[in-house]
Amino acid sequence: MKKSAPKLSSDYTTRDRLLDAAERLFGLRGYDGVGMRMLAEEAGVNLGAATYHFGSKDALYIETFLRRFRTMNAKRLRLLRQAEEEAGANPLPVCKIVDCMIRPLFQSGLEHPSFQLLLARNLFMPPAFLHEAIRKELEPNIMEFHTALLRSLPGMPDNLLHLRTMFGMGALLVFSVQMDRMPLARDATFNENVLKEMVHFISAGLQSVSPPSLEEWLPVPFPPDFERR
Amino acid sequence: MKKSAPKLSSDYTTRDRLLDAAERLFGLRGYDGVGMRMLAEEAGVNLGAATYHFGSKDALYIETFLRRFRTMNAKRLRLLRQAEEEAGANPLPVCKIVDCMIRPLFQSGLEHPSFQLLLARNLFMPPAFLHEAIRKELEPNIMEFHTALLRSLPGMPDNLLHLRTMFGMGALLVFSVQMDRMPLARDATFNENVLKEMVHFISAGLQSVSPPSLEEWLPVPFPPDFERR
DNA sequence: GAAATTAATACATACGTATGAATTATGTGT
DNA sequence: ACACATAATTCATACGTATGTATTAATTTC
Repeated sequence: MKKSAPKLSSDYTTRDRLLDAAERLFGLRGYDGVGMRMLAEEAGVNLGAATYHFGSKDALYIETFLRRFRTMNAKRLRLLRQAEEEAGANPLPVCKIVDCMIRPLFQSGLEHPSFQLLLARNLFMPPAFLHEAIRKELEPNIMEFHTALLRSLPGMPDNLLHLRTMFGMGALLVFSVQMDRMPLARDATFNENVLKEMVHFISAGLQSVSPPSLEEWLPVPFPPDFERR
Repeated sequence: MKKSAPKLSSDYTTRDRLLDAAERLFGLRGYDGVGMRMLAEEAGVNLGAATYHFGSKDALYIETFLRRFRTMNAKRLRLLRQAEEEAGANPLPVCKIVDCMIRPLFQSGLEHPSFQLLLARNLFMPPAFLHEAIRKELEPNIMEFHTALLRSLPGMPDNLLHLRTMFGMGALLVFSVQMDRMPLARDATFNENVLKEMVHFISAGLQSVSPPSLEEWLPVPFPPDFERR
């Protein structure tokens, strides 16, 4: 017996209460729109609890995000690798890759509705202190998807693929936000249909042949990193 | 002579200073991330100036956004109508419509770089008090584009077109944010090339034929309006 | 009884807005 | 063209409340 943490009467820990409340409120109002007191009240815990369990508001925010983001990314990679294994030597169809990329987002949106907003927010415009955590968690992921896509789209320039992948991400993120406004959008088959449509939309864009007059059009548009003032 | 407002020595009014500072800071940090004191200092004016000229922080935010959003939307409609006039009776090519829809955003991004972030922010996740102003300003616009697209995409279901248009908007918005991180992205020809690519990407998605098993897939997913808590 | 957790309160700072005096620009009568 | 009265604008400051975190005591759990 090494269990060193005391147990509550219910198993719904103070820590978890806080994470859930933070997920909901931060997703709805953003980092700057939620105060510690509002959080504590929503979670039904004491004001000091957040500082005690997480150290600071920033740390709570980071953990709230990463808690689900990690497992979601893991599932993405798992799906891709599994698909690649099944496909053997030949490259995957583009729409299959896109499906692996996007499906876990939809799934996590169904299981944890309030996380979807937080996710969209943080992928769209993360607060500065989240930049590194996101990069670290996301970079290996997108690299693997990028090379998979390159294998399925021979001859496509690196820059162009990056650009188009970004476009696709945008489609996903905006839908995630708008989804909140659709009343019975939590229906599973509706979700599946929208997912199919989205995969189709993005795949069409990825596979289309570029318009002319686009030779050598950009000197490395995506720098390794940046500094936001 | 009815001129009732006094003139400053310089023509860079306190009002304009405030609007410019607000554009920059609100775009960078969001509504809740910027205080009136920070704003006043950035603008180089007194703290009371904002309340005097705009009445409240909300009002300043709204005006900061609408100032450019209005003219941008007007230009969009102007481009579309002009193209339709030139085309006469036959429907426009989809990529032409998309171009009219998107080009003014790029142009305004070139002319007013810091507005692009604010625009993306507000179209992605506007603060509650902006909802109505956006709807009022945007609704006639998208309706006109929607019917134009329907004319060029005969047989496409209303819902599907809405969905795909949303996807396209997402591509645009995410790019607007990421653009800030691209060092010499303010170059005009680079911009033109990316615009071309984006128009192409969105048009490809809009024109693609849907995957099967999508018959009667959704009972009106986009309600007239909603209420965000 | 020792460690972990909860609770209550305090601190300095920042928030948006209101107030009223000081200052500047303006329209008008001469 | 000049002065004057009035409106428009700037400025400094104050108010009540909210912010994130630190502190310290009470309580619970092992």
